[in-house]
Amino acid sequence: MNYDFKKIEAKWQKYWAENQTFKAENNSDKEKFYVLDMFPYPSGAGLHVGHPLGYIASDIYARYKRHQGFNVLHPMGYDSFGLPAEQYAIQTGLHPAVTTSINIDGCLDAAGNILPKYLNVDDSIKNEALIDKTIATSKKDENYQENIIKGYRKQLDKIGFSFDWSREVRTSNPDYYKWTQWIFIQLFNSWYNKDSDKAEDIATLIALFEKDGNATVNAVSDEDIPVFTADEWNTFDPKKQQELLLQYRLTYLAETEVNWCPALGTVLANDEIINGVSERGGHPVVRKKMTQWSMRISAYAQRLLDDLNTIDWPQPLKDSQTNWIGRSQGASVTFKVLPLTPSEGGGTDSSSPRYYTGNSEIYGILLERAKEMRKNPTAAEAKLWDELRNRNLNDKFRRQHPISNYIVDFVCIEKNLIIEVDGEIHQYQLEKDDERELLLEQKKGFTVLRFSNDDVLNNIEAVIAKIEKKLSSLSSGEGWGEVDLDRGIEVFTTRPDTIFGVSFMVLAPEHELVATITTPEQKAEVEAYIQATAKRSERERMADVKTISGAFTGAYAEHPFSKEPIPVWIGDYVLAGYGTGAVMSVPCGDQRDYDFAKHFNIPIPNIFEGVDISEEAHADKDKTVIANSDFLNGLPYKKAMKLAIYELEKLGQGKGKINYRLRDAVFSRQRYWGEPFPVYYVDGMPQMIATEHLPIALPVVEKYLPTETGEPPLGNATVWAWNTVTNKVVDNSEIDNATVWPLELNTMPGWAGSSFYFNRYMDPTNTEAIFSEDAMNYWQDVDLYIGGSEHATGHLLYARFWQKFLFDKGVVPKKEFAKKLINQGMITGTSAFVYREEESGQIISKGLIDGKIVSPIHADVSFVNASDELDIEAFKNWREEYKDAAFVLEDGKYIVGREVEKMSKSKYNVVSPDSICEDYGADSLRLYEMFLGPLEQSKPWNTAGITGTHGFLKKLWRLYLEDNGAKFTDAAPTKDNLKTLHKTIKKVAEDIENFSFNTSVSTFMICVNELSAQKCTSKEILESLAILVSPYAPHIAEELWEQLGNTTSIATAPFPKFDASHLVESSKEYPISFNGKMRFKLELPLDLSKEEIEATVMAHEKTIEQLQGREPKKVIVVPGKIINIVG
RNA sequence: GCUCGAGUGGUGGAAUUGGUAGACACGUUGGACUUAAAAUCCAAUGGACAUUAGUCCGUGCGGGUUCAAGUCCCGCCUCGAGUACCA
Repeated sequence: MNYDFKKIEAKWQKYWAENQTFKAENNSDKEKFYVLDMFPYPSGAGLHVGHPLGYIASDIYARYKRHQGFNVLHPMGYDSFGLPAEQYAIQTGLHPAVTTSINIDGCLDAAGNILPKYLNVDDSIKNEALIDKTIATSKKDENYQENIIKGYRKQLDKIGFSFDWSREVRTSNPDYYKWTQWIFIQLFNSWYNKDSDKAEDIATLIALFEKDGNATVNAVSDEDIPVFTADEWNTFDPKKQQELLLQYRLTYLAETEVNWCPALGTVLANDEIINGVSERGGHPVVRKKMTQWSMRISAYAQRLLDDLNTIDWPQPLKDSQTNWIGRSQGASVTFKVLPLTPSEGGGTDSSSPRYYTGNSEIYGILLERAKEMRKNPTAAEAKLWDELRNRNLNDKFRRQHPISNYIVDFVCIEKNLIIEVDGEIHQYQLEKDDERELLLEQKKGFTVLRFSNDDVLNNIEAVIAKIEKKLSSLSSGEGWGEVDLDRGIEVFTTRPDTIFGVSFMVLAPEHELVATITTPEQKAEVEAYIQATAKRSERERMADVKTISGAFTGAYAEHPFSKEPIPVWIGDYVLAGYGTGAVMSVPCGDQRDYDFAKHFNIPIPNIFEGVDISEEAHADKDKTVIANSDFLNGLPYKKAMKLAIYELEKLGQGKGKINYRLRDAVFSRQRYWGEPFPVYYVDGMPQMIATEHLPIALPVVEKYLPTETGEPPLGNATVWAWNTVTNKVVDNSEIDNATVWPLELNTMPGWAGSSFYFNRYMDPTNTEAIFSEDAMNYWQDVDLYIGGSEHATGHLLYARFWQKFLFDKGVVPKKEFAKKLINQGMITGTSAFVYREEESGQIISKGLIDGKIVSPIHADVSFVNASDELDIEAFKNWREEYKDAAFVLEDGKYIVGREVEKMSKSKYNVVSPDSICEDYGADSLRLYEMFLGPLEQSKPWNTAGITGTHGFLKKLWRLYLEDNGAKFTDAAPTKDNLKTLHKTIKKVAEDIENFSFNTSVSTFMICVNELSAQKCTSKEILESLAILVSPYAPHIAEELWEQLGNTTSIATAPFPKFDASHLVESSKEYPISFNGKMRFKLELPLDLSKEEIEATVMAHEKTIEQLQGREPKKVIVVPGKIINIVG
């Protein structure tokens, strides 16, 4: 009997499928074990040998655990929403669901023939069934199968994985994304309570608002939410309440600056951008303000960081998550700033800057008084304030706001409009009103509207109408954004201890204060600078770190302690997106600040004791003592830091703060092929569809491109409105803004569906719940997760975030979804090159190049054999241009050059697992992929080496069977047999548990080599060996197991028990070293004492010969290990 | 720049707590079988000198610790991955 791997593998694959051998039970007395692979995006190109690497490793582990008696969950599915299917839809109009299903299920029937539905009448094959769609292919072509999509599932099945296919999920199936939508709704209905440090239902927040307003609420929320009382909350109209709640929800709609990729027509998350261009396609990305759904992942920043310590994941992966979260501890400090007023024309005498109000002393007094006045408004003021806020005017008003030397009642800063309400309380001011109005209107360019208390109280409609009319007639001040001047400039610093070293401040060019504080003299320069930086793309800005640029705003801030004026600059080395977009610059302690100061001739005060800063900044903090810093003098870093924060807090100008780099994740994509949001809009406010009406299925569209008006592809759908009475998706024409409302047009990003699939596998067909409690309580979490390291900051961070959220909500029992994670390395390709001499056009064998000028040309690796010889005929037939090429051979052969490159179609070095299975079998492939090297390392593929593992399998086979049949007997195993076997059991078990799969393949080879040499025929030994091999080479193991007389699958046969007694040795061949160098070996009994060993060795003739009469200084004897003679 | 990994024969790699460097394979060379090829089997295979023992050199480079270093320590070099003005 020969080792007919084709027959054997087909037989057992069929057996496993028919008997559902690997179906995991949700009710079992056995202990659970959950082995998971990162599920793939099913692309049309199919698998190459690099893809199954991790699947093979996890499959070995899963099978090993079954042998150990565990109930193993080992599922597989598809992350089937994604761009390629959508792009194909844009080109051809074919629905992405069709493409997706072709890519998974393939176009061949069970017998391997193309399914009729992919054939045209003339036997040409439909484009969607082709791998390379640019090559027209017909059924009449001899090798037409090579260009047909086989389907992921078929390819996976051929490798013999022990997946439980009954649990397959596809993220693009409505019965799956129903639960993606469900989780979204849970997030929407939750807020993050910092007091309980977890997500809570939004109802608990509403209860707090109703009772106490929002002043005492300790939540992760948007910044700048106005403070309101319970009374105010209760009188807000529902829309206002919804707006406010949205600022607290864990997923929220907000206008944010997003990464917009014009070429892809969508926004991208930070992790989808590599080096300033899109990860997919490498298109440029620009910043753009858009209203988008966001996920408040920042609420979980600290927990995501802390819990990294609880999981066994690779350190580099943890490091990059730590990096990405980017925690830094320091302080937020507010610098008061008062821009020079236009009338007072700052900058004419820049050596003596003058502050905003003309006298900074009274600013503080004004502020105090303003606050007091806000607390005690007159009836008219209160009424007008309510109206101004609730009318939904396009412009924002502030009340009791300091402007110049005065406090005005209401001001709209964007439009420079002041509204004054005259009442009795203000009688004392009346005489000054004229003077005041003159100043405000004529010198500062404000418009003042004046109403009486009476007007407001009795004729509010007329008052509002007047205000609206005035507002519409006024143009906005150029770029005078919303600014809260009371706040000053807030910065974040990790070094509050160096606050006395501040000699300037720098704002990001995009900072909202820039326009407000810039003096007229500096306006032109600042605007020019802003324009110049805006023009530079993100990429240029990142690439060019060297060039120092910036502009002075003309404004000065006040040092919180010294009260010295500090010039305020803008510069693009300060990023708008990090911290507050502003820094206090300490040039003596920060190299960037130092460079900036040097470049613009700004003083660099030294605040470090005994440190020279003439050449560069001094960033060290551990051994440095602070000097020239008033109350911080003489203190080391940590103490100075604490004291500085303490003093800042006393001033009310700062507090200790922890800052995270992690930003909230944008969750909207302007794509078709993604999960629709279960959201409709009532008066522009998002409403969740009740969970019992899920899923909201993707609508039919005619075109997959954005609409002409720039709306996302779902804007093309004609049936895409929500009827709140029937709870159905209905035709857009029915939208009446009463009971039928428009649905959300964005879809969810790729990571939505992959952020909980590992939990869904536990109960994948449940239609009542995302999974049953029983299933969740049994399976708990993933014990082993294997996948690529490219998901370090994307999928793996988002999935952890959702898991923590679901944990807070009591949906899952574990804070982390995967205990152990392994990143498999990449398999690179070994490209083959032929060399064409430029001059003669001859193609020269590698060994004969020798100084000739040649250009290397990629040759398809399938034309090259194990000895690097080229199949010249095949190469000639490959391309028309090589048909008549002349070859210069060495020894009658053409030898190609080899180089390791990424495996890719364009390099003609792709090897598909299908062809390997065809030629050598799945077991050979599995063994070889493992044999290549450590799982986590990247390593080159070279098909030639597979003969090694294939040869091993043949040798294994021959140990059991020969031409006439069985070789095994009931003979008792010999001592040597047992020793070999138990050595192997020990090593293989250890290897699997250490994920060192490459070494166990060697161990098997050694074992089979030894047993062959021992002519072992003992059935007892061979049965155990079959089980040992079965996780790695399951098909041959099953076949041998059956040949040995077993009638059930080997899959759950108990793993052989290691018995150390078989390895006990009575003697050891000691290496005898002289001065650390091994010279000869000597067999000695292990029960000798140190002294006996030394005496025997010293008396040995070879020792005497080595020593040549010298007296050894020392003899080291390590019993059981080594003997070293020194001297 | 910073963070993390990794450098061992012609190639992939092994050496689990410092203790025989190069296991196991590929490739190469020679041999057996064969008309021949394939397949299979046997032998050799880190380098240099000697080829009968034998000697010297060898784990990216330079130091160090130790009876003993691929393994530990210090300083460099190269390659790969991640990150990128993060205040």
